[in-house]
Amino acid sequence: MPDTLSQRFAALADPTRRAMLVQLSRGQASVSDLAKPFLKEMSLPAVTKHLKVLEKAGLITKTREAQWRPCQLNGEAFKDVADWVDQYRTIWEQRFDRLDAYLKTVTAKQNPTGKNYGRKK
Amino acid sequence: MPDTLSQRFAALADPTRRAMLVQLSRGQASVSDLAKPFLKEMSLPAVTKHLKVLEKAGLITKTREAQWRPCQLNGEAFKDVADWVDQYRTIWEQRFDRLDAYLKTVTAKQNPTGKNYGRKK
DNA sequence: TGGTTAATTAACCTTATAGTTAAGTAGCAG
DNA sequence: CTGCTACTTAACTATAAGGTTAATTAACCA
Repeated sequence: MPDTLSQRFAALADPTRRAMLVQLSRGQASVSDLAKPFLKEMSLPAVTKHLKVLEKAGLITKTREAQWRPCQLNGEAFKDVADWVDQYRTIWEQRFDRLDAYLKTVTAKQNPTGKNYGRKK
Repeated sequence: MPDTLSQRFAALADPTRRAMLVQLSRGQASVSDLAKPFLKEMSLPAVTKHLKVLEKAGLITKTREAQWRPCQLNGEAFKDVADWVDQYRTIWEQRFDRLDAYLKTVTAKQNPTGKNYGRKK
């Protein structure tokens, strides 16, 4: 069950792949262009595999031009990810609300959160 | 070398864990609260493991209260992710620029991108 | 003290991921 | 046709991820 969003997050969970995306954000590049910074650390087939992961996740598009495979970013996929994360925007903008909640916590003695979890009574 | 951002993306790359985060966005919840929607599909230790992944990624914080382990979201971690993705905002807002680039492409005959990749001459 | 609830740890299994080397395909240039 | 450049595929290996069951810890309750 590899849903699209899971594939996208998984693809982003690798520093090599993220570095490739950074390079692509500066414009279209071929496989060997993208491989260049990594050929000391890994082989070309490894690079091919990383690009395949990015492609399957929809983050990049690979086209053909003679013997080259120019790659470019796919904006919509990034927007998908951004939209999901944005659901949590209120959470990270909530500092003061959370401080407020904390102050209530230290005031109350027992069961500070006011929740009773699974308690029977 | 699991850098923080990689850990965060990896933690988000699982629908069960994302569902847990959704629940936590509605407020603090204990491990068994979080487990409830999943106990038909998986065991409690599996839930514990998922929460450990979220915790190591810094996306949630687990505290202690008697025999319960209330969990809550950690806003900063989400902000980290959002900030990274936001680097690509221009890409997905670039529709018209890309249409423009495409129009140039269909006009030029040879080597449409104007790039020469690794070509010697 | 003994039992129940909440959660974790240990040991194990299966599959996926990230890498390797070696061989194969495809386009172009002499 | 030969050979170089660009890239992919195949086959294999090692480790990590996600799940299981069974046993363990820990806090509360009667």
